[in-house]
Amino acid sequence: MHVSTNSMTIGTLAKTCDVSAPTIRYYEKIALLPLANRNASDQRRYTASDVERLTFIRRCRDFGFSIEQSRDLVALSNSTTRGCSHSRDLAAERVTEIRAKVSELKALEKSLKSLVQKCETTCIDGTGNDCASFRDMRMPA
Amino acid sequence: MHVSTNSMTIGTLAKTCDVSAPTIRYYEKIALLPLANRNASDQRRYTASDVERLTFIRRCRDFGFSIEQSRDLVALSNSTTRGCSHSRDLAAERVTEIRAKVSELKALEKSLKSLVQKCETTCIDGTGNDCASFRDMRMPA
DNA sequence: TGTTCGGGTTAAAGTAACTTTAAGGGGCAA
DNA sequence: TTGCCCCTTAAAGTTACTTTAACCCGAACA
Repeated sequence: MHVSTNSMTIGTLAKTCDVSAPTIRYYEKIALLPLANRNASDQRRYTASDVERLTFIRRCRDFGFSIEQSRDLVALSNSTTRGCSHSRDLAAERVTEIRAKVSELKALEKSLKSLVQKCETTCIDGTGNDCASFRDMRMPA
Repeated sequence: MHVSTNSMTIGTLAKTCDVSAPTIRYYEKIALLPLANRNASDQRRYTASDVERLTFIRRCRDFGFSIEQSRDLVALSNSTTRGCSHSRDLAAERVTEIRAKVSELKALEKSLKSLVQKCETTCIDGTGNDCASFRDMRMPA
């Protein structure tokens, strides 16, 4: 692959930032990325600053921020006037959300494990119809 | 609200099973629930067995099974011939997935916390443009 | 000189699992 | 009677893409 930081194809940008080409086009369409420059054959060409911006976005998404939050963070990260405390708050909020999600998943894991265990100890492969675990699951709270 | 186990409205079923009424109609449409009986005014009426089935589905969804997996589990749970070992396997797989997701989220939490911390210790509220955390995020791996 | 191949281009539809909206009907209490 | 709340439907909206169809372009190979 031809990699010149001065004029990458969409495929090269995609590989560099680990994002699919259709996703890049999609980001352009929703204006998360600016309209790309085009070469004589009307193909998109990208530069190092595009790599930076897309990398930033990719990272926001990895952090679990929504597209709209990422849009916000991109704007903030490019701002020469607005401070970064807002983003810090956003990130801190995400940490809280993640903690909640982790405990939720742990509880879930526990439930599932006891479900499996009950099935293992009591069913010895009866029919689904009278599996003890399934019976429990049909009971309303 | 009028609660007779013999003929509940969709709203009552919804509350009983903690599922929205549109979701119940949706489940009927995708045949996860059977076509409901109708009263003279063409409104859906439900019975105790509907409560059981929907409760089961709700629980599957709570456990993070997809609709299609839930469909599978419902069939299994009603089967008088098929054993429950398949479902046990499905549940065990889910446990593995959940464990993976938990570690992923914990790693994420760590990254985000260090991001916040770096911003807190180095930025003292500079502009987003030169926030140390943001600078990091623009660097390709 | 074909032609084949691996890029690139677009618009539109598909995905999951619902939720929301629009537009209307039914039945009961004040 | 008039609200009011619940019910009905079909269709569109949501999130964040992915997939598909149908096409173009430049380079390498027989």
